[in-house]
Amino acid sequence: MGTERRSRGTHEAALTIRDVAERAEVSVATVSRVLAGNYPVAAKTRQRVMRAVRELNYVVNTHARALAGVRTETVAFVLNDVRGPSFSAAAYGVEREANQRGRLCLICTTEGDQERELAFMQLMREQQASAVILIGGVRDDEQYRERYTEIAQGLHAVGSRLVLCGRPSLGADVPATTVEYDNEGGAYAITTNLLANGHRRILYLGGMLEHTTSVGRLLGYHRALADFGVAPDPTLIEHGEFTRVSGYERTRAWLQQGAGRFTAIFAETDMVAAGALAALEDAGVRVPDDISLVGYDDIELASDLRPRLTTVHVPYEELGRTAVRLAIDLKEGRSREGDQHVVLGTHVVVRQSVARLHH
Amino acid sequence: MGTERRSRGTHEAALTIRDVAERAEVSVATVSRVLAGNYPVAAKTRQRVMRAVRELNYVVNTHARALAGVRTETVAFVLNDVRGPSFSAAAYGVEREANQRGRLCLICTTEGDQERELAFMQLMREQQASAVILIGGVRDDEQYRERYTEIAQGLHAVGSRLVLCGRPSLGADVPATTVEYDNEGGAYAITTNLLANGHRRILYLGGMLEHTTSVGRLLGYHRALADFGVAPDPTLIEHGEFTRVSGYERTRAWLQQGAGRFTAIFAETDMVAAGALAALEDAGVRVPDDISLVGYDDIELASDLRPRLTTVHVPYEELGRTAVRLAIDLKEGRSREGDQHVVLGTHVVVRQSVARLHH
DNA sequence: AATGTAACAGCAACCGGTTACATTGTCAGA
DNA sequence: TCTGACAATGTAACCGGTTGCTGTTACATT
Repeated sequence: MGTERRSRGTHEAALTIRDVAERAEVSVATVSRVLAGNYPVAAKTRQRVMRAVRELNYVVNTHARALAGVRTETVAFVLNDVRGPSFSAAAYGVEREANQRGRLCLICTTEGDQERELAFMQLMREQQASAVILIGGVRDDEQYRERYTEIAQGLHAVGSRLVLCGRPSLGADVPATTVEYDNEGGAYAITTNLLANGHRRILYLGGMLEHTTSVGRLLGYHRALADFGVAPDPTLIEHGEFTRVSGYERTRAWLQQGAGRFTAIFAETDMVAAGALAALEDAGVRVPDDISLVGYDDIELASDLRPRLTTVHVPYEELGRTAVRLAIDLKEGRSREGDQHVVLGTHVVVRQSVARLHH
Repeated sequence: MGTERRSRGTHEAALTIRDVAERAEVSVATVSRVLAGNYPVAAKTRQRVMRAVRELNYVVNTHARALAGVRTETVAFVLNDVRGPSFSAAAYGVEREANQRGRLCLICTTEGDQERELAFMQLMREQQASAVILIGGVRDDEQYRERYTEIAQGLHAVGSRLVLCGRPSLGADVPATTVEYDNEGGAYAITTNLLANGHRRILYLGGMLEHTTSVGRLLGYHRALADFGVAPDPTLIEHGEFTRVSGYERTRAWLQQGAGRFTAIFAETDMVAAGALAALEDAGVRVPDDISLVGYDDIELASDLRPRLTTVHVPYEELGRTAVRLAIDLKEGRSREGDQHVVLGTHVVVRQSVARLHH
């Protein structure tokens, strides 16, 4: 006896609940109960156990505990890139909310690679994560949807709940809870602001339409034009990447070829606006005196630019927090999958990049 | 028979390896072997098993697997706030490198609360994470160190390896691997740049000295002054937060009370520099004509500011990647704890915020 | 003193995999 | 045809916890 319980490999023998039980001279069941805390144990016994735990510096093994049916709650989330100012704010919200509610947080960045996203979801199935939060747009095609559906169903089967942020729920086979901010409303409001300042020809530097974000913002732009009785000029609408360079390049091209055709620019993202601003600056065009410029997102940079950028504030952190809350509600049965579709409000932040246009 | 294996609670019966075995008409051992892939199994059998796996949409249960001795490798990392431009780059590096090496990534943000950090480390013990990476400074005191030591030893005992980024290893009881970038060298180089441009009275907007970062940068500043035979003026050295507002407030105070006492500002962080710049701008002070300004970190914002900020480039992403690599080396026994102390290089990026001073 | 009851502690059966060891099957060589 | 060697598969003992059920003890009640 004594050397009996040694693990097989070259590893050090792990410290187990049995060691604690032995030291405290109680059964493993009692140790477990003391640690769980939801079962009556005599104060004296409890103290003895706690003392042994402390002296041995013991902690439970999550895996064993999970196997026995007590899961450590875990929230996993997937996004493109933590470095983006808006996404990082969403990530922050997710992490904080999860943490505050005693959940662990798993993260995965995909750089737009949907394959990676699916692989991660699969991993989360293996891990029995309690929630998986997907942030950002999807490119949806036949093959993708099939695999997505299968994996999502698998997730559901192990008790993982899925929440989508800024992306549509894909088909009725996978009813998902979604959180979105009001893209249309924000775009409507800021376009209205430009229109009210006399602008009629507004260059629209948009994103790809696979993002619901872009669809929504463009919609708001159109609705505002319609409300002001302005016929939209489709040639003034562009689709491209959500990056600074894209904003720079597209603006430069327009300044060379289409100068004079517009008096304002609506960049679908502050990042794009930053690029546009740089291009305008480089071309000697004054903002807002010659051209007005607005963005979307209200990232920190917006108020660092000169002129400070008029833009639409988006509650990214709140987005992340809400996603976690919804996931937990789902998990705990307070709502059903597919029932909840939250839309968070946005509002215009007026700064200095829009000028009143005098005809 | 049939309803035999139902889990006790209200949950759905989980899909297990036994279901697969039954369907493929083989033993569970064979299924396990097929899935592991490192043991000879007849092609026909393998196909039968794979088919069953696919048809049932089965995935292994990580917890069961971990309990049986096969750990899913997991890298956990802790930082202040994912939203900061430098930290988010480090986080990105950690996540990417971990992901590329097939590791899962757990994240925790602390907002400077060391209690949270310790709690998370404890959790990582329970989770048997293969590596824990701590990013950013520590406030070290008797009580903290004691708890830290205990937890760190616990981590070690379950096989978790600890890597510290930008923080000193705390005592010989916990020999830790560290990664750091060259704070002293960068500060030396950029201070030299100011000195070479004729500046002699340089206001130093530093951070708290509990950060090794601050200590190193200040050291470089002093060494550069010494090399130019300039006696340092201790009243020109300030310690404060690494935030934009702190930069703004401190600069504003100096402009009111100590204007004329300095010709350049060395902000220990680009963020602080951004605040300083705003304060200068608000006070009608031209940069670099009236006052030169340099920062540190080379975050994206640095080239968005006007004038574009001269600063020190720090390879944050590389920092994160290196930390993961070191952790894996450690884990796989290619290096011993406490042996490795990597210092990454930094270099000055000259932009437009420094002017030559003519006496 | 006998009995009932509640509080506490222990036994042992799980949870879902992995893998050492045992068993079976196959085929070549004697 | 028999035997040995080796490949493929099965059996069952773990991994480290949790918890239903059972047994014990202490105390109150009559």
